[in-house]
Amino acid sequence: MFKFAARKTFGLTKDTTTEKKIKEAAKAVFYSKGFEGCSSREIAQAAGLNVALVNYYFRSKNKLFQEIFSEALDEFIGSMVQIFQTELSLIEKLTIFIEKEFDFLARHPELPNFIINETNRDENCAIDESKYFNKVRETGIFEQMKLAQSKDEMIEIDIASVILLILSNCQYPVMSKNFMQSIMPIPNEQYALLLQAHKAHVIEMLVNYLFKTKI
Amino acid sequence: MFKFAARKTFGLTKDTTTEKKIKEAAKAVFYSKGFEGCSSREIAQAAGLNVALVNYYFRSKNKLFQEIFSEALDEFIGSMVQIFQTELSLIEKLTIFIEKEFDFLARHPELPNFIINETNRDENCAIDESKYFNKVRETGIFEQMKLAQSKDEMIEIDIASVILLILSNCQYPVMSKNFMQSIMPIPNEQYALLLQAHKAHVIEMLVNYLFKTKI
DNA sequence: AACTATATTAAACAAATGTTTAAAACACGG
DNA sequence: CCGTGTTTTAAACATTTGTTTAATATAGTT
Repeated sequence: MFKFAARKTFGLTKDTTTEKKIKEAAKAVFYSKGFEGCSSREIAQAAGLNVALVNYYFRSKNKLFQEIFSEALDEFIGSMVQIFQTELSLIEKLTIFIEKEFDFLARHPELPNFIINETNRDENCAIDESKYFNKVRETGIFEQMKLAQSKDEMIEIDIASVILLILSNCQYPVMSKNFMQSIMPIPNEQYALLLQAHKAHVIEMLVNYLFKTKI
Repeated sequence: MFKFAARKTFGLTKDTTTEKKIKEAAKAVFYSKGFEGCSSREIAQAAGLNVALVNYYFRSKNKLFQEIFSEALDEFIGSMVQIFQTELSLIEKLTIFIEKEFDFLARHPELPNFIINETNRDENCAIDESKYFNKVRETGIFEQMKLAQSKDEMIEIDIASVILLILSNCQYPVMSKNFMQSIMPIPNEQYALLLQAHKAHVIEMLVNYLFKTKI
């Protein structure tokens, strides 16, 4: 079928520096501009090499994107799972998760917008629904919540709603920075400070609302 | 300069049905696919006419987009202002705003993602920062909040944080529908129900957190 | 050094893009 | 019904796009 198959299909995938360079460049460009917002040539140029080479390693813009996107999702869900599977109490898990999420997003502010946005572009987002769901489920977080609810330590609320509450309050403030700055006069440094203060509000608000046993 | 100026530059802008058709089509296409995600021809086709005609009326894809985008923002801020400038108490304003916002977003679910996303694409978003800020400021909502805080009816919190809390919890659940559905098995009808229940949680959580005088 | 498999490049390709041209269709007052 | 201004169209234009080709460079093995 393919006279020139991509490099990956052959054996020994020694971690060429070139492949990494392309992936890093693609990641940066895709994150900030989205799939449709950039060209293959732009990625190649960002990596400091030829257009043909990116297709030589990744076969097509689509293939390359899917690899980047799926890794972004892995990273994203992974950080969630990592905390859920500890032996902490729900309140501690919630607090630590929000703390870490704010810090993580301060370093990768384009990520949530990238993921939400590309997920809405029905194409290319052939996500394995059950894969991530199972990963989260296996942490036992759902049982832990149900138990807390039955012991009347936590309010009656759909687990999906809890996830929504958490992600809403962690991600939206980062995603909407430019929008917020265009309707309110907030310089960049001040927005960073705002986010720090906001984090404390979010933690207190969510803990107080979800749990009946106040600390 | 222009041998063929756009129609609008001449006098009498009688509301041609054609111009409206183009705008409606452009709105639908831009909202769901974004500026970079669609072509001029796609818009023309959606309006059922020629490509040249959309440029005849709007000069360029960019010009057309900016008109759509700025109207979207007007609509968005307008609905906010409309509630702020009533004579209700803060708690009532907050409750009604969230109610209305959830209903509005149920009808226009693409809008928040569209606005956030295009605002992040630094180009084309030459928003008049002060214009919208003044509109909101003129409602007196800031003074009302400061007064409530001084009377110890409301917690000490930055006004920007309050706006963030509200928008986060109203918009993110709508924007992230596809993402949520790809990490949790939630069919469409169930997601609508989830949103209804979520709205009640958001109202109760925000009212309880922001205001000290419980109802 | 010659052979071979892999890496890299410049050039080409067809399709799609935003925009413009020039001509046709339309409306309508004289 | 002719003339004039507006609306609509098909076709062209120059660029850019994703992808492929074919040729060159770079190693590594015998």
